[in-house]
Amino acid sequence: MDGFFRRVHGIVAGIPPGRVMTYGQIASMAGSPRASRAVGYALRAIPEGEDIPWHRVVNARGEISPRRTLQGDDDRILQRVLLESEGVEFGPSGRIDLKVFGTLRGQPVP
DNA sequence: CAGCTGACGCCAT
DNA sequence: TATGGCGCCAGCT
Repeated sequence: MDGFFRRVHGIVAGIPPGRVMTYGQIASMAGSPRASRAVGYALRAIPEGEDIPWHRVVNARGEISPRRTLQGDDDRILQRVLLESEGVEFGPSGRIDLKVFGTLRGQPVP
């Protein structure tokens, strides 16, 4: 894998349905535990037809980050809908319990 | 080559 | 628990 982005994409692609992973976890797996911001940047650059479940990535608090797509639209709602359709439950504050839905490190891509 | 930006994380209040 | 500020790394201009 050449480049940080490429690796991030591969890791995200390995997140199983109904599970979520944090930016920090992904950054750590990609080799740079403190490059969480770069992870977000990498996800933003994912082409539409890439088959990468970007919606399964949330922040360390189990929340959906207030981001913006390249089109400038607000995809937070879409992300929540997609996650709920996979069985992920949101708490009263709009947070996901990472102890339940968090991906156990080491499951993704063989 | 230097500076800026960004889907964040962590610590202090 | 909620909010604010500083630090980090990778890409782009």
